[in-house]
Amino acid sequence: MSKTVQRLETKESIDERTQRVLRGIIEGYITSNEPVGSRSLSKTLEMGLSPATIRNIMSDLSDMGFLMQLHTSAGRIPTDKAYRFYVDQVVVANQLTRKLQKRIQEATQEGGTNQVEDLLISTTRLLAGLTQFVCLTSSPRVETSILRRIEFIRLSSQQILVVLVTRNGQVRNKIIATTEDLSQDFLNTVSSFLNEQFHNRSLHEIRQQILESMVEDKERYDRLLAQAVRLGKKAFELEDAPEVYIEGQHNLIFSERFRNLNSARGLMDAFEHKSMIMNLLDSTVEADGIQIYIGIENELESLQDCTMVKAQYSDQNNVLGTIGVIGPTNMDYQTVIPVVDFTARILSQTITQQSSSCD
Amino acid sequence: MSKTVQRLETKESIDERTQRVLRGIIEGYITSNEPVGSRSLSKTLEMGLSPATIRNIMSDLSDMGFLMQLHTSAGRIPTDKAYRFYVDQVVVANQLTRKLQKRIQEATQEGGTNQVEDLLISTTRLLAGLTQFVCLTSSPRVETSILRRIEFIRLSSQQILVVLVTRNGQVRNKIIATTEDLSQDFLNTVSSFLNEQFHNRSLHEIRQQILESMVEDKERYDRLLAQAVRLGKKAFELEDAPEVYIEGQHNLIFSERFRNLNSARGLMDAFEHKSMIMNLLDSTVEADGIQIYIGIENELESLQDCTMVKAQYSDQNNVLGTIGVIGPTNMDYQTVIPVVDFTARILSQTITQQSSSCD
DNA sequence: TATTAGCACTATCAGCTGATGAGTGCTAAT
DNA sequence: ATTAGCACTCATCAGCTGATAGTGCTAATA
Repeated sequence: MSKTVQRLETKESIDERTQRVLRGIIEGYITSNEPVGSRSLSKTLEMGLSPATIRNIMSDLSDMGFLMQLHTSAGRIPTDKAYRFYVDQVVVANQLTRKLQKRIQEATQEGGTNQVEDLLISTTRLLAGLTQFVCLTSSPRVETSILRRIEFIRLSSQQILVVLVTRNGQVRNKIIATTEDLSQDFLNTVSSFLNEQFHNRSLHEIRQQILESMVEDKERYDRLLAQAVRLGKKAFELEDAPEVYIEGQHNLIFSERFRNLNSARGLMDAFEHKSMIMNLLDSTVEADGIQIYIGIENELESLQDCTMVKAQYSDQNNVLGTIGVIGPTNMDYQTVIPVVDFTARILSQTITQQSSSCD
Repeated sequence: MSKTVQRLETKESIDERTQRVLRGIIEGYITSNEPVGSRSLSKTLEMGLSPATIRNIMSDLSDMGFLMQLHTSAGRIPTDKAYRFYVDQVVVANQLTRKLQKRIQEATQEGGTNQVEDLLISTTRLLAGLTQFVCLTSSPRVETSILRRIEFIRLSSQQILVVLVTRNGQVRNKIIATTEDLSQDFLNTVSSFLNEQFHNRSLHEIRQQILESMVEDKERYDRLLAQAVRLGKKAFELEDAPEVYIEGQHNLIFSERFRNLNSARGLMDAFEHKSMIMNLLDSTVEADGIQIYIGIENELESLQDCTMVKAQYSDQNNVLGTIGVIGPTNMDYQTVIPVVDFTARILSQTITQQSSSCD
């Protein structure tokens, strides 16, 4: 595994005119998806520079590592370093059009049932549609979420349904097997015991505490407590596999932007491994704001000629998960960045509203 | 919309030798995915026929509509009609290898939680993996499934969680809003009333009955009944949108068998519309057994150079849903058909076990 | 009479060709 | 410092080539 570049910082200072040329090339390539040559740039740039001058500048930029050529005698295209420069220096927080804002807001509001799962899925789909890229979203880790309510429902003499509701509105169901036949009345007692005991605790804490209770002197417990602990243990033994929602995979294949099908295949394969995607989304150093990984800045090899733009969403207290898109490195950063940013904000907002609506 | 052929029956009787040649061509094309010519066929067929003779026979078969050529002077490939003939006359119920049988059985057994959703998803994934095609599965219609248990859980003064368990182990959650603040005790009374009232009825029946109750003279009801009916109405107002699970879409793109990316795109687009897929799966005339739609036998246009092989799965009483694969018309019918068939059987078996494990 | 050998015909494919054009780098003039 | 001019490079494209693998037809054959 090759050690990957953390971030493609630019040390050298570049003079104004050179910057404008570089910017012109980047934007040219973003809009046309074609290598840009000195002649055409000379026209579009409207700086009164002849192609020859531009060639000189281009040559300098190539030396500095901002540009490269696919073949001699094709125009030049920006390197990852150039995009990094562009994103850091040039792209300013662009206002989204009202129309787009509305569209995002409406789409997140409409979800029929007010459960987090549905909200996340529809938001993921929305963002995939808006950007025409692949959109990935990680659901809140059940581990860290706060217990709102737990309930046991007797299905048969050997089966009990556990219903677990978290503060932010996730509902988890699990059917557990029992050897003993437990009455619904008894189960009600157990659940109200657990609800009282663990109210407003994170599932993680709860699981810890249950384990501790079990190693303590067992005899001290009466039957109720013993059963409660045993059922609780089973109930909170949720696989800590956070869901990942992926939408718009077909864009990977059918968009002309993704030139090489080969790397698309690699990505598709990667998407099959949920845990890998989880890492991708949630391995986040900086706490908040939007994060952008350009080309080789991505650790995952099959991602190294894509850009990932992602942002975290949260409720009033905690970061819950991440939503992001994966697109070509020459994506339209000026709109993609604010779209992702805004969507994450709206998502946070909606979830916060939901979870604050409990007593 | 063009009226589509229902089924490509063969009226003419074909003599033994011609049949063998046709079969040879079909199987040749299935294994090689290349048009088959007279010379190579003459060798592989081992019937002591010269290429010239075979050409004559081929010519006849072309006239009868069993073969076609992509260009003059390329070998011939089978038409949809030929595949239909092959499937009806030639393919005999092939025994699966024990190894494959085991693999299917194990995969369906392993699912951790014993809920239908998980089972369906893992089975769909399995079948996509085995066949290397796209696999579609429709989940049981909630409408027709039998109520096993309904429970209300008070989340807050305005929110109630409905948990609905069906006989075959589907669990549905829905959060409903209330204007009145209802105590958990009261909700328990309501749910035991509803459980008693509607035990072993289909959700469809229940909904009907609730509506009838509502139009009846309202004053006759006491508060409990009135609330029960009102809550019940909301609870059973599930959108009757059966889930569809789709796996292996990437096979569509990366398998060499699907030659034209264009139609792949059409399919991918179709897959976005769940309702269309539902129709596709559940529009079934014949009641049981495996169903095969070859090429233009498919109603959906973007499916018309694919073959769909599907089978229904059921519990002890009713047909629940359909599982099927979509692959190229020159798929290996000899193994695909029994694989789909066997998987559907195992699926039925597993679900039946689950739903019979209630009291 | 059914089968086969022989032959003319045709479409595809890989490889080569030369023309075209976009783009570069260098140098000398401004 | 900028630019015009020029020689050069290389990718692409259309057109040509021969090789290959297939067909259909006809005449010879068992």
